[in-house]
Parts: sequence; structure tokens; C-alpha cells
Amino acid sequence: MASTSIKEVARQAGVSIGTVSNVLNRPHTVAADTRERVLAAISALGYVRNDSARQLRAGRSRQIAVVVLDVTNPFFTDVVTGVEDAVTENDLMVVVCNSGDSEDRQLRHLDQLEEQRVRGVLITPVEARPGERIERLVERGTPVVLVDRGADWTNGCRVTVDDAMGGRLAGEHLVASGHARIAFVGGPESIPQVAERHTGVAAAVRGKAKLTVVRTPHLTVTDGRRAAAQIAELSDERRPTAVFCANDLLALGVLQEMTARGVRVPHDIALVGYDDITFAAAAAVPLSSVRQPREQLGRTAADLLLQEISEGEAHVHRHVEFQPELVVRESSARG
Amino acid sequence: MASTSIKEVARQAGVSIGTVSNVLNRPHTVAADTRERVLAAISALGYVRNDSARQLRAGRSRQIAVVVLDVTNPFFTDVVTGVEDAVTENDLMVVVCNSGDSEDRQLRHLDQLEEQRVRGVLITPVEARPGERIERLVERGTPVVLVDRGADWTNGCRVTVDDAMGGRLAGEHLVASGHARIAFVGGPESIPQVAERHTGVAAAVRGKAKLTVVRTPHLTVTDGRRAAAQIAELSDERRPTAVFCANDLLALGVLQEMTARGVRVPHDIALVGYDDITFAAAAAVPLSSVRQPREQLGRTAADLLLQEISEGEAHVHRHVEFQPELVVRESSARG
DNA sequence: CCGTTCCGATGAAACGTTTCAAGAGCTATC
DNA sequence: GATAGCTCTTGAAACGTTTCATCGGAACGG
Repeated sequence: MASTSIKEVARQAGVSIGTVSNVLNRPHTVAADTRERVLAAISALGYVRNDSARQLRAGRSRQIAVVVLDVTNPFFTDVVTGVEDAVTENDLMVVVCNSGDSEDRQLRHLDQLEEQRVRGVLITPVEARPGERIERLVERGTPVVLVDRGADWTNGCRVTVDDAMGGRLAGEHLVASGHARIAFVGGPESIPQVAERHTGVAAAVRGKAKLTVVRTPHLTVTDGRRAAAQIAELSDERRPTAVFCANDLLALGVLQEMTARGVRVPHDIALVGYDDITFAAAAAVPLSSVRQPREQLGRTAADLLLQEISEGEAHVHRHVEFQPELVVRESSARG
Repeated sequence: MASTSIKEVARQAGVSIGTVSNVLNRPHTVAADTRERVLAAISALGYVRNDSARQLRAGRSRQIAVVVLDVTNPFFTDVVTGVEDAVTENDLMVVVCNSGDSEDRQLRHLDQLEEQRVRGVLITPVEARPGERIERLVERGTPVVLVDRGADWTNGCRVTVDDAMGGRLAGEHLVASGHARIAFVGGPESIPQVAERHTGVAAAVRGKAKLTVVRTPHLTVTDGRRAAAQIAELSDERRPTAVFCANDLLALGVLQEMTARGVRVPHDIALVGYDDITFAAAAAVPLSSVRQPREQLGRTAADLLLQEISEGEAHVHRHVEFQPELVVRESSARG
């Protein structure tokens, strides 16, 4: 309980505390028998290093932080997995913080993290672009890498996925499949990702098919069902023969509502989602979807951070953009 | 970059460091104008408290850790959310560690956490019951609460969900719906949860219906499809009219395969899953499922830990068991 | 036998807080 | 005008490491 310190280890082993420290940090500089004695004392006393003291002396911690928007969102948990992969070799530790989409909690986490002198921060900020708090963090010398956020931010590295390209891929696929009337389901446009995906599909379709837009208040299954109901009620000659949704939840909702109404997917209407969540492949009709390299996003973000940490002043910020990939499944197979 | 210390704040404000510390920790004991001066200096210099020094002095940290089996599993992320809810009021911080089902990583995390002198640990250990490392942690005075693990462990608090009861609920529901031949799909039995759910359904069904067991190597959608194929190929008089799956992924697989084979759910075969993951309600045929109070599990675990922390020696370990709840949806509606 | 070199161990300083006994300066009381 | 009792501030010690200059002694060369 009363945690034993290096001092007691030293006494027990009959050496000075400097020697114990050497055993811990530079074992080769210590004579073999002394080392043995110290190690014996350590395990006899159940000594555990005190990281606070260590950090205090070192002036910095050995942790990097990932601040995610929402731990319950598979996108972010996959990113975290990628980060952990990249970091494990270095003797750094990853701490995961959840802002839960609350600016207040994000703030509290950043305060805490700065007090802990973390070596760096990977963050998808609640706001579309990093606010004053994050800028201050950077200014004071903590490297920050932005994940999937912050167009035209230049004070740090960024990793993003090309959402316009994702929209384009979906659009091109549907046009190539011969669809002349296509709907884009998604919203609100204030989410940059949604707007970009829209832009992308619009560009791909332009001049080749008619694009209808169905706005949704959010990106949920329920909103998808509502949008599908709207679409299903259009007259035959106006009803699109293909739907591209801004994410998979919407697409699942669309699928569900269409099935309930006897509209067959893909026979009567083709369907493409976005994100390729685990359940896309497992849906009643396996869902075509645009996949983002989530783990790689995390891995790369972590690599950039590690580079910035090791390069110090010499570091030049970089922006890495990933290309998404279209996964074609039954829901958009040529009927 | 060179983080400013309390000392420079003191100099800038023309007071002693003790006074600065007082402004930070007991503002009311400091004269108003002095306080103002100090606060001005703090913001002018961009001073950020050094948590390591603080902790070193205090002898303990202000963090509690949650070590989860798998961050990408929605079960655990919901538990984490519950923990965060419970902890926010206290000025403790939650750090999330992911053992990724690897004993090695779990070990590394526990070592790190102990060096950091965390106040307590919430953990679902990789092993079925806490191993030597966890016992040592407890012995040395770090409170540990086990989440959904560790039958008959007495060295700390535990929270669990009554899996046998979950199985029983599903079984009773299906029997009450008039099914005479029921299948249990799941495996491996070495997972305590699977075995308990099996026991529960067996008890509920005994004497009222015939229970067939279809073993699966894992708990995935693919395994569910395979199991469904086996079931679909039985002769009409032997084929069960209802299936209870050990988790929702299996159930989704079963649903998919049945649909593909033209077997209608629930008309030809009823289906009940376990976990009530988000996508259970969003499946092509909304899935009946046994729901576990995931967030509450986390909240309660955190509460127990906080109690143990505050009660100290006087603390008596407790075991809280939650009852799951059956959510009936279309997949098991009376045909 | 002396000077040099090398190996290993030592002791003290430093990191940035918090805490607490003690002191300084006032006011109120007698 | 001395005493006591305030309020506010101070200075020093302590927390447990790491680091680094220093030192003792052995080995070695001349």
C-alpha cells in the first residue's frame, strides 16, 4: 500500500539510490553481482517505479492522446486501433479520450492532457476546424495531428479521406450501371463530409443522369426510412432507379423501408452506402458501400505525430489524403 | 515550449510560490488584489500546472482506468460511456486502455497503470478469471472492479449480467409463442457467457419443447450463416420452428441465410438474438434480442470503484448482478 | 613506485508542486 | 501602550526520480 521507493530498494540491497536507478535505466553500467542484488531487492519489496517522479524529472510524459468524437462510433474505434498499431513499438502509451461530441468535454480533456504534458495529440475536434484552444496547445509546443478534419489548417499535420472522390466513385458506378435517375440522400450539408460526398456524386453524374437530392436532418436509420418513403411515393417516371446515401445507416434505413413496401433491391432500385460498416456486408441484401481506410488513417496519423515528435524544430507539417474505395455488393448489382 | 513554472508566475506577480499555490488551490485564503495579480500573471505567461509534480507530491494520481477487451466491440464502448457518466462529477479522469484480447498488451497496460499510480482499475480481463498480475495489483492496494467476469472472485467488487436469465427469457418467450422445436445456436462453450445462455434456455424449455444445439466455432455472422444452412437442410418434421442465438451477429447471419433460401422469418422460423446491438433493430426483419444494460453496467462498476476509493479500509466488496431484458420485435412475432 | 586509465559506485542537485509552521502587519481590546 | 487575535504571506521541506560530476580503487605501463 505505502508504495516502496527506490530509496528502500537501495537500503535493502546495500547500495546507493543512484545505483538502483542505473540498474533500472542503464543495466550494463552496473557490475553483475550488484545488479543481481538490486534486482532481488526490487522483487522482494515489490517495488514499482513511480512514473510521476520520472516524468517530473524528464519534463515530459510518455503518452500520446487520441481524442475522438464518439467512442461508440465504429469509425473512431477503428482509427484508434490503427493508432495503437503504430505506437506500440515506441515505448509510448496511447490514452483514449472521448469528447462525446461535447465541446465542454473536449476542452476539459485538452486541459487535463496539457497538464499531463502529453507528447502529442491526435484529435478529431468537435468543431469543423480547430478552435482557439487547439491553436493554443500547438503554440505552446504540443504537436497536434488532425484526423479527418480541418480543411486549410496549416499549424499541424492532417490526415483526411477524399470524400468528393468517394461520391464520385459511387456516381460513376451507378452511371456505368445504366441508371439515368439517381438520388442522393443525406444531410445536413453543414457536415463537411456530407457536402463533399454530394459534390462528388454530382460531378460524376453531371450530363449523364439526373440527380435528385433528398435532405435528411441526421444520418440515422430512421432518417433513411423517411427518405425512402419520400422516394417510393414519386411517380414511376420520376422515381430514381438508384440511391446513393451519405452513410450506411441511411442506406440500411432505405433498404428496410423499400423492402417493407415491396420495392426490391437491387431489382427495382439500386443502393449504395458510405463507410462500409461491419453490418453493411451483413445486411439482408448485402450493401454496396464506399469504404474508408479507417485503421490506416489512424496508423498514418500516429506516424505523422511520431515523426513530428522526433524531428522537433526541423519538422514540416504534412497533409495525407487517402482515397476511398468502392465495394460493390448485391445491393447495386446490375439487375 | 519551455513550460513556465509556478516560480516564474510568482516572480512576475511579485509574490512567493506558496501564494501562487494558494491561489490555485485555496483562492479564498488569498487577499483579493493579490489573487488578481497572480491570475493576471498566470494568463500572461500562459502557465499550465504540471500534473506530474502535483501527483508526485500527492502520492497518487487522479485517474481511473478502464481496461477493455476490445474497443471495437459496441458492448465495451457502451460500458465505457457508462463509466464516464459516473465519473465526471468527481474530478477524476477516465483513461481507456484496450487490451485487444492479448494477454501481453493487458499486462503492459497494467504495468504502466501501476507505475502511474492510478486510483483504481475497471477491467474485463482477457482470462476468464483474474490472473496473478491482477491479484498482485489488488494486494498492493489498487482497487480493482471486474466487469462481466470472474465468477467466485472475492478480492474485489464485480458487476455481471445474469446470462442464464437471458437464456431463460428467450426460451420462455419462444415456448409461450407455441414453438415445440427450438434450436440454440452458439459456441464455443468455453466462453462462460455462451455456456450460461445455453443453460438458461435449456432450463426454460425443458419438458415443454425439444431443444437442438448447433455449435459454432465463433460468434460471427459467417458462423450464423453456416448454422442456418445446417438447420435449413433438416427434414420438415425435425427442423426447429424457432432459433435462439448466443449473440446478434449469429442471428443476423441466420437471418441472412434463411432469407437467401426463401425461408421466411418469422413466418417459417422465429429468431431471437442476444445483446441488442444497434443493428438488431435495423435489420431487414427487426431482430428480437436479449438486451444487457451495458451503460448501467459501466456506471455501476464505476460507482463501486469510487465507493471503494472513498471508503478505504472500511470497504466491503460487493457483487452486483443485472437482469437482462427481452426485446421482442418482428423476428419472433407470433406468425 | 608513480602516473594514467578505466570501471563502478556515490552523493547531491534538480524537476515543480503542495503543505504547514512561522512570521509580518493590522486592528481591536483592555 | 501592551496584548491578543486576526488575516495574509512566506520560506522551507518533502515527494521519488534521473543525471552528472566526483571519487576510490584496481589494473596497467613505464
